Formats: sequence, structure tokens, C-alpha cells
Amino acid sequence: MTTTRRFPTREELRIWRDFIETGEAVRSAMAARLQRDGLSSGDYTVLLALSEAPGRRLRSSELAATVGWERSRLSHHLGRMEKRGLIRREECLTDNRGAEAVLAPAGLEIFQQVNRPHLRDIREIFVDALTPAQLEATGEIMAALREHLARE
Amino acid sequence: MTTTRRFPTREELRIWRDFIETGEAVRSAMAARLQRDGLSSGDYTVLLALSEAPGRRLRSSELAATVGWERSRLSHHLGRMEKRGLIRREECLTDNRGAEAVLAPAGLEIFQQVNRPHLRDIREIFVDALTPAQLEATGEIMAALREHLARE
DNA sequence: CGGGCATAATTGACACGTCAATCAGCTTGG
DNA sequence: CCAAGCTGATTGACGTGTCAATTATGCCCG
Repeated sequence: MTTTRRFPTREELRIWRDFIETGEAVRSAMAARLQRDGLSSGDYTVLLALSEAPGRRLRSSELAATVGWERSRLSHHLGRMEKRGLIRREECLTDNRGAEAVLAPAGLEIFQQVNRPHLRDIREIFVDALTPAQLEATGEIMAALREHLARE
Repeated sequence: MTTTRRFPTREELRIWRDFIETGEAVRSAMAARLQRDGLSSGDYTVLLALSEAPGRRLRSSELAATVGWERSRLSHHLGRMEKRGLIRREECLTDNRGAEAVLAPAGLEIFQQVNRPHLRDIREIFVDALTPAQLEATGEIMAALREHLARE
């Protein structure tokens, strides 16, 4: 009876824009809080991954896979973090092409300072804004979007 | 009875990360499609606003308000779009400080070419991925997040 | 063995976004 | 009227992200 609509309705469009804009607003609010401790979201992502890695070190490519970044993005970011003394780079013993990123003392210290406040911020900005049912629905919606994306 | 939890649970954290990462994935998928026509998301946003404005022109500050951007972001973006011939800048007659952004013929043409495919992409990437109930829930969740953010 | 291909990582060029500083023109209170 | 301050817009510096090219090494097959 009803054929597949070609274009979104006004309401669907509104929700789409809400989705995009709210995501940006939430990320930017979180970035602002992290910034108070001098970290960007990317910094936190890297520090978290390294702090959880055995020996607090990871091959560049493993780190990239862990955080889901492209190599070159990681390379640029590590360069900036190294300049600030948050990480070090070392050569890889088992593969001369390889590089390892090592959590530096300054990086560990700031991560430990920032981690609990950051988790609290996630609760304040995100978890507390939603009912348990909405939170669950969010999980399902994100899963549906990702699965749909993957089917292309 | 139950005091406010200090930190998110594992599950809440998972949903938080899903929310952030899915948002990034969806935006990036959309950006890739627009890119096939040589436009960034920002370009589309500006072209849409201008194409709907009376005379296809807007004062810079009004354009900034319409799309919700900071002035300086808009200024940089308009500079790039002007270089590509998508818009022109003209002086404002009523306020010598002012500048107007005017949709250039090339900008109008590409916008008209891109608009319908873009709307179709929104349906394919976003609307089609969700059930009607999920779509409605998304609207409510985004509203809740924004309202919560505004309360700070 | 060694030429050719794959892989690890970096680099450079460029688009994008934010922040702080700047500049010009409007506006207003004494 | 005019100095002080406000507003519109741009700019420069810098962090960030992507893409394509590059460099160096490992690996495999003939």
C-alpha cells in the first residue's frame, strides 16, 4: 500500500537534526570539562587505553585498533602528547618498523587526577539526564544505527 | 534509601561510549556521502540556510544564529566557501560594520544538485535504521539531554 | 638469495574549530 | 558633541582530523 517514502518527513528531519546537534553539544560539554584539567577528549582516550595496557605501553597499531583511530590520526596525536610529556615513544624490540607508546609519569599522574571527575561528568551530563528506560533505549538505538551502517 | 551513585556502572559507561562513537560514525558516514559532491557538512548547512533566506542572502550574524555557529567559525568557513565561488560577501547597506553572505550561482546550483540526494541519505542512514518507536524515543532522549545540559 | 609486495609508522598539505586579539563603526551619557 | 564602551566581523595561532605520499622494514616466493 504505502510505498517506501523517498524523503524524510518534517518530523523525521527534526529528529535527525536533534540527533546531530545534541551529539555535538554533549561532546563539546564534555570536552570543556576535560579541558579544565588540560586534556582533550583524544588525550583522555589515549591515556585510558595506555593505563589499562600491560606495562602501560602499546604498539602504535594496537593502540590505534583499541581506540578505533586511523594510524595517521594517532601518529599526529601521539606527537602532540609526546611534546607535552604525557607519553614517550620507544622502538619495538620484536619489529624494527614498530613503535611503542609508553605512558609517561606525567601522563599517568594527570590521568589518575582526571579519571574520577571524568566518570562523574559522564554521570552528570549523560546518565543523570535520562530515565533508566531511556538509557536502555539509547543503547538499542545506537546498536541499530551501527548495525544499519555496517550493512553497506 | 539509595544515595546517588557516584560513578556510572559498566553498562552505563558502555552506553555512553556507544552514544559518542555512534554519533561520530553516523556523522562521518554522512560527511562521506556529501563529499562525493564536493561538499562538507558545514558547506551544506550554510547553503541550506542561505537558500531559504529571503533574497538568498543573510547578514553574517543572522546566518551564525540560524545555523548555531560562533561568529569566527562562520567567518572562517565563509572565507573558504567564497574562495570556491559558492558564496559572495557584500557590504551591508544599513550598517557599515556588517557583512552579508550571498548565495552565488555556483552555490545554488550545487545545493540544488545535492539537496535531494542528501535528504535521501538521511532517510537511508538514519530514519530507515530505526523503528517509528525508536525514532520517537530518539527525539525525546535528545530533548532530555539538551534540557539537562541547559540547566547548568 | 633477492626482487617485489605487504605492513608499520610518519609526514605534509589542507580543511576545520576554538580562543583571544584586533579593528572598525555604532551608540550613548555627561 | 565626543570619549568610552558596545557590537559586527575578521584574523592569527594553534589543536585537531583526513587523505595521499613517503620511508623503512619484514616477508615470501621463484
